[in-house]
Amino acid sequence: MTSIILHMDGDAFFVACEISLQPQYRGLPVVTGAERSIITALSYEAKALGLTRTMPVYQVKKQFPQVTILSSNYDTYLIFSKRMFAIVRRYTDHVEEYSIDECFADLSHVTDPEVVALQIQKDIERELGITVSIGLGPTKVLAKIASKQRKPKGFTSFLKETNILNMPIRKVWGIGRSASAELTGASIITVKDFLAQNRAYLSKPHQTIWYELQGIKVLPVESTSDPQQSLAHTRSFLYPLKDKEKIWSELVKNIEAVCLKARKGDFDAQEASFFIKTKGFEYISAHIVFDTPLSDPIAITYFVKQRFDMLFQKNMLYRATGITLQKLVPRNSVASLFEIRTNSKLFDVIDKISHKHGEGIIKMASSAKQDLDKRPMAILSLGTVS
DNA sequence: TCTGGGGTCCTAGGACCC
DNA sequence: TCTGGGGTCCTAGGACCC
Repeated sequence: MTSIILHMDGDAFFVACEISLQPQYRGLPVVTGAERSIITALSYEAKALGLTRTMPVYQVKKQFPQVTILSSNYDTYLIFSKRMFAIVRRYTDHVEEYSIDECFADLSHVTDPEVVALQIQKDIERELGITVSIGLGPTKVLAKIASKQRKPKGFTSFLKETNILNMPIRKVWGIGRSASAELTGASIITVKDFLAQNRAYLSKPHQTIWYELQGIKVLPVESTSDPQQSLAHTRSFLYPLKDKEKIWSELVKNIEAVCLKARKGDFDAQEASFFIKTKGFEYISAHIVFDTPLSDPIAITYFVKQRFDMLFQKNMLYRATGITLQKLVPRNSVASLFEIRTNSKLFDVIDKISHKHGEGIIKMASSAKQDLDKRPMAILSLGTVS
């Protein structure tokens, strides 16, 4: 039997959640992203003005004073997200949460998938005050294209036929900048051109797409999710920096932030990578393997510092730093023998104090240097790890 | 789109082995 | 060993996504 896959995509999701909670903004040009200095989502009214995702906020303020700029509230969107997926699960257990506002669902065994799709749309709008667009198709790739055909509140079915042959291949899920440049070079512009290729000459991911575009299912709906593999925290500077102390301090802030995330999620990391990014977008990075899993910024800072000193170059302008924790394991899964050495208990206490008095009340001396004039806080000096 | 942040997966090629 | 063939494992970095 043929498979029937649904793809659901939130319409202007972040902004839609805000408007659901603050209806006075409905019908107005609204964007989110104030806290990140670039636009992360836009209402359709804002799109109509010509604004785009990733446009700098200062530019919006200057050129479009009529646009409301809100901060993103990721935790709030997560709640909407969970409720939205719960509604889809009323109709099937086979739901793959693909991102915060997208999912796939396998409706192969559902009696009337089109009716179900429309019902899901209706339920979500009535119960959550946001809208979604839905596509149906025999494969994930086709369902994903279908949901994008009409937006917002669109519904498109590719179960019986598609009309995608003249669509630019670069629009297809999985064909990115690099591949589309290469394909364009070979005069492969449309889906039709792509399908005319001999499959044997395509890379493996492209073969998958080649099949899926023709309704031959390769990609399964994965309704069980794997545990998280990595955690990152990266920040760009307000303007390029060359001062080593300042750049180091920014990196330490990122280390503290990513460690806090790890402890919140009850993770320790066995490995980490950090980078400093030059003004010219070059990544200078290093990878570190810990001999025991860590989520302690003092220990991690100690290891990163040595590599940072080796990598840092004078008279170079940098624009960002970041760190990714990798090979995550459940926290404290390793014998408590190591606890003293990794400051595990210390950070339990710090997390408790922070919870009571506000995050950031306790910082490491190296990341606090620039904030001394702001507000009183305890300063923790860089401890030694022996 | 002079360019933000957080993820996952794939693959070429080096290291090592028989 | 101036030098074959084949296999596995691992990693860095690229590519892609939202």
